[in-house]
Amino acid sequence: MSTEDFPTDRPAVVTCGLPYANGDLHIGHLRGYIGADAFARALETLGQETAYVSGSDMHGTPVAVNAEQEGIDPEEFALRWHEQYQETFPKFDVDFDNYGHTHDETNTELTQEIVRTLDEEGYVYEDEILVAYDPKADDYLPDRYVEGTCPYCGAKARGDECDEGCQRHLEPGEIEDPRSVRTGNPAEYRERTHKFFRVSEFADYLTEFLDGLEGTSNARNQPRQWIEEGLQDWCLTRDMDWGIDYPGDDGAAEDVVLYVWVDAPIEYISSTKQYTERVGADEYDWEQVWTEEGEIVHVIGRDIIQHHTIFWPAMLEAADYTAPRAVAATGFITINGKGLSTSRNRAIWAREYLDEGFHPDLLRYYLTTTGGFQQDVDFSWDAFQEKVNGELVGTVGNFWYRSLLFAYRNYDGTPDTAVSDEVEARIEDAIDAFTGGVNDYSLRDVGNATTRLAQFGNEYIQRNEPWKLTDEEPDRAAQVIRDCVQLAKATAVLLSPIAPGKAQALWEQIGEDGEIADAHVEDALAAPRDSFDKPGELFAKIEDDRVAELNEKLETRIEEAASDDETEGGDGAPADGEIESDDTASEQSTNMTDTDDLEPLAEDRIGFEDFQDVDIRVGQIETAEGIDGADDLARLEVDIGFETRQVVAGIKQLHDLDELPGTQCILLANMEPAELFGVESNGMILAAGEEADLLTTHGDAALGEKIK
RNA sequence: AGCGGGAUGGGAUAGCCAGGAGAUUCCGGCGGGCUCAUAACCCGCAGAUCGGUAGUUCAAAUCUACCUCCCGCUACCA
Repeated sequence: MSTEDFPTDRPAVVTCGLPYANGDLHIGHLRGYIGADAFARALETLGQETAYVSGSDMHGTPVAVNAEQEGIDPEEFALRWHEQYQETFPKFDVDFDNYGHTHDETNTELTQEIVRTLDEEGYVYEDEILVAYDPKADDYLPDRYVEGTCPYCGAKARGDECDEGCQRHLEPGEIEDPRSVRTGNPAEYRERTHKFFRVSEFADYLTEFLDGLEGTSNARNQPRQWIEEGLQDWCLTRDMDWGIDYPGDDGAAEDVVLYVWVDAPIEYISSTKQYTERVGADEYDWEQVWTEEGEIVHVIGRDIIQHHTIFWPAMLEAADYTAPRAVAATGFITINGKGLSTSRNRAIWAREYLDEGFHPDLLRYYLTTTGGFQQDVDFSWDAFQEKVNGELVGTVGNFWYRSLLFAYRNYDGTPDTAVSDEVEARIEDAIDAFTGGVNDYSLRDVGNATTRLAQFGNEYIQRNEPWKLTDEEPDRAAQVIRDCVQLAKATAVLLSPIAPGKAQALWEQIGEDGEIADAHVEDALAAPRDSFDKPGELFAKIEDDRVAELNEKLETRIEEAASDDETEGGDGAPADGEIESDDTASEQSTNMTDTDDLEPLAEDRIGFEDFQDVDIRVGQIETAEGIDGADDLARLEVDIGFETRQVVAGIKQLHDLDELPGTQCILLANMEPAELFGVESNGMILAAGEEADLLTTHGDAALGEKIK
């Protein structure tokens, strides 16, 4: 690790969080893989020796559980996803120098070697812990095989983390009221011997490590709090058989494997090693990077900061490997302002994007330059269109095309004169901005450096009006166009990390040989070829009706997923494949009407008898008071003629409780009693919508009168 | 309520971490220009208490405290 600016003379390795071999890739995943890819390419453009590696994460209970449900071997299950990922990445120009997986031989061996080192160095101890066990099925239940209640916040939680509540990582045995995910049986705890890593000993080291860590601020700040709260030792093993065996025979028993988060990050090293094995240590030396000096940059999602800033650096330090230089944690992606949800099919799937026929560079540009790296970024087809049409088509593409076309028509290529000082200086500024962006881990800055340069190009050509000069002042015209060709070349070089395909196309248009991916920033200033062929337009506008169509497809799909959810009892599986778009498109499809926000009307009709089962009465609120600790809930006493009922209602925020007593209300009287926040509720007050607009009577209905 | 992220001209965003002239860029609006270019591009304008309050400071969008509101996930949707 060093703090010297990029490029340094040490090799760098860029990684992205390992895709978990358990489902389809969507735009949220892509943000990380594309971001890391663009960052790695940008480093190379700066002249930094760089490897970009990753691999599929094959182990862990979700893979085992899902494989079991499909009745196939976990390895087969995970490999299937692994292969699909490998096919998908190139389609987005995500170009790994090596892409392995955690179950391969390299990773298995290296993981065992590293764990053995931890053990030998005295960082591992054994302890007896309680493990959930399903007595009926004679089955131990690690991690997500068990679910129950979070001991910290009381939310429903999975065995290894409180995914729906406080997001805490849970150690085995912590979860309360455990039940088996497989059988639903209540689980009991049994004593088992497991291996623990003394993470707690690394508090000081980690504090210092974080002080020097580059990347995004969230990756530095969050772990500091965890350290202050006190680090717990980390359980390295699990009672299951899908995973990597704990090294050695003495072993902590049969049926124990390493926790998936032990071998997963080690894949970063393994994958680098495989790269060296393929190209030779002369070309790229994994040992130098990982055991001597190298610039290690981890690009991850912000949900796995803990693993990369606590467990992982502690392991590296304990096993005497190089510490990461940077951890850059991306924010999440939202779709049309709402959270991406795979179970509700509110997502843009990788395959879907490709099926729509869009060039990968458009998405690459959007994802890397919209919002900061650690910011959550919203995706909408409208914003996508705006970004593409405005910046890629209008600014960059237009500048490229008008410059080159003019040059081709009048000079058969580049005019024979030197670049002007002004333009040269402007390109140098852009290179500085590009370099600064890389060093700040800001791809947006990197992208903007290019767009602004193209913007300058448009302004420059406009200001100098070469079309007026060709006859009267041929020398000046030649100068201007010479400058523009240089600017086109420079923008292509600087844009190549983000839009490698389009940059390559421009590279070819101006007659350059080889790959623009091999170009360095200095090539932005190198003289262009004397002649080139007639250029073409590299970016096409996205038309409005196309966007309308895409919006509609998305909406339709989300609705279908929602109704599937209701009718099928909510298995939550995303509808796969393409959804037929409805031809009854109306102009309203792009504008959300008010009813779009409402719950759809129920399809199923009920009989009068069903309605008879519902006993709704007129009541009057006698008293109303807030419930301690609850935000919206109020405890009400409601007089319904026959008796006064205690009811809990979520209306506190919307109503002044002092004004409620005396108000008539409508009460569903034969609701099953329920307990909320320790308060029994004996009925349900009717109210409309999110605002909890209270229903009442407007005539002289008596208390206890039935609603019919 | 918990965790996380926000609150900047009509909309979307930058700047804040390393405080210093009332503030970026994009879209939209208005006016103008140009015609090489994909109705593209260029120029000008439109006037916003940088969420609120109180501090620190010679100086705060930028630091501190408190508050309000918004978004995501989750929750208490009876």
